[in-house]
Amino acid sequence: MPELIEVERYRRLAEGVLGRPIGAVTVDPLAAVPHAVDDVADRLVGRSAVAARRIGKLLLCDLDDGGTLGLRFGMTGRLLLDGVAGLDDLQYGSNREEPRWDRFRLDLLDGGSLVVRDPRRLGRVELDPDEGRLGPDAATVGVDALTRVLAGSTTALKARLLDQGRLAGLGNLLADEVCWRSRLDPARPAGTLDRREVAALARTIRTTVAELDRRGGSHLGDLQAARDGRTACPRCGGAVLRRRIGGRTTISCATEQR
DNA sequence: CCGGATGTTCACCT
DNA sequence: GAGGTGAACATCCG
Repeated sequence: MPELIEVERYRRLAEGVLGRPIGAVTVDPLAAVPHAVDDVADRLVGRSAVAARRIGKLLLCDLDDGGTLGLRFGMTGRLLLDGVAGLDDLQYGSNREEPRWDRFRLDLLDGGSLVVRDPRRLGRVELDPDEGRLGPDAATVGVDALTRVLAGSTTALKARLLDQGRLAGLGNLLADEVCWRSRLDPARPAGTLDRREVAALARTIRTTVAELDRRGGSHLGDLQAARDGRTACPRCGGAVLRRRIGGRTTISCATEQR
């Protein structure tokens, strides 16, 4: 799933649900919803969404009673409005049409529907999620905010960039891509970046998110070929490193990234 | 059968 | 408190 880019697509899709009252709610009994299923239905039936927002990978649908429905998509969650997917090709997810993977469904009074289809069930549905737990959104992060994310930390740069409480929206693929484009070693202690490096990284995060959004997804970065098995850096032809950093498989150029 | 996968969270160490 | 690791979640895919 969905990193920031994919969830932004879902957000745009979700705008199509605004003003359309909810008639019924169906929740997969195994789906991770930290509420009683009946409570979710009680809160949503009869309501309609008035705005669709996004912070990082969290999609927020503001309701006409002042509440908010929060949707997370895990690694394989897709969003469908009126049966149409917001995203066709989700890597690592299956794109087969399997209604049995529908974990959360809003049936609208006008006959339409909003559905979270998630084979692995790693997505989450939450009422009134705590938005304060998320850091600033990566799509618009500036040098000052990024400085606050990195300064004084001995943690690996990549692990810090993936920490949603400090910077919201980057996932494993985007984090590797921005480190590679910035020629920064993802294992380097975050606090060792100087002002110039932090400023360049902030710019690279914004431009990379925008560019991969135009290309169509987080998996369309220049580094993806190396992730898929090539052993040469697509820029210099040197050796590619495959390590685990921050608990995630990490691809980087052994010579360029310092 | 095995390992790994765009994620989050929690228990358990150091 | 700060971080690291590993497991768990559940399922598909190569």
